[in-house]
Amino acid sequence: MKTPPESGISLASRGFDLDATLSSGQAFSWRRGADENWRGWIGDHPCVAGLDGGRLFVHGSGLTDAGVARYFGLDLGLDKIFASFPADDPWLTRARAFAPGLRILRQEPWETLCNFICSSLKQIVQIAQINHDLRVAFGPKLRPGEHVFPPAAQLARVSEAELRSCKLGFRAKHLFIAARQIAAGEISLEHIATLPTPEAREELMRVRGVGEKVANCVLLFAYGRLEAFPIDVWVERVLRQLYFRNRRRIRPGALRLFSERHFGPHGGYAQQFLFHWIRNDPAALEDAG
DNA sequence: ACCCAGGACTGAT
DNA sequence: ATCAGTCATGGG
Repeated sequence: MKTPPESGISLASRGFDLDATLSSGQAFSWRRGADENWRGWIGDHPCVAGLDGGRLFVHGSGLTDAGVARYFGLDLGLDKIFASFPADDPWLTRARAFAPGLRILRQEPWETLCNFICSSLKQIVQIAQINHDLRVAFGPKLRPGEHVFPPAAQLARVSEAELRSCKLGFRAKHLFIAARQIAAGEISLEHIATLPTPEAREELMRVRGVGEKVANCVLLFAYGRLEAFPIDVWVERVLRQLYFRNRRRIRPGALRLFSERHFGPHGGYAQQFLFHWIRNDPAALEDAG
């Protein structure tokens, strides 16, 4: 049985799937407890989130209704988003049916940037472990066991060797340089928020350890740019095996062009349905041929 | 032992 | 512009 947090924010959230949203590789600071509630962070606010009776309950200090709604993407007009999807796409239809309540989060850009710099060739559970280790090692402590994610200025004062102690491997150098770029103001995450998506993407890719895929993840999961379409190994697998039916000689540029044209102005949202589906439904790829 | 993981960087064509 | 090699670490 579940006991949602009793005090705090309560929002109508009909159809919202908290489990799918928080376990689908967007956010890495949340852990689900035995009571089925999630403990994690919205920005610098530690909180507990649970679902009950079509409502989302979030307990934590310093939170507002608008802030929580914005974080979980509950303030978006989903009708218009879904209406922009390709109408006759059986794979996207199946993906949406698998987890209809999956939503795209709007997270804090710096932490999201770090998470995805650390994401390359790592599994989702390992990225969450790195996020936790970075918090404990370098983040300001609110209470015992509660560490804010370290700001750029703080990570910039840490040595590369100290970063390596968080199991970052070859990503330690990337994060080490990236923190200094941001802390020095060489690249402004606030300014990026004001740029059109193509320019914002170019600017993000100036950060060390950020290529096209990571830039698209930050655009989608932090800046709310729903047209950003990250193509990782899973999504590439979906595109090649389902949409191109194993046709050989499809170059990455062609995949990117197809996904932009086919999935449309909110393609990133469709991408997240496909990603979550392909990773969690064992039968997902069986009907490919 | 082997293969894979929400890839990016480097240096060669 | 595009391609192969390389980069640490943990899980299955």
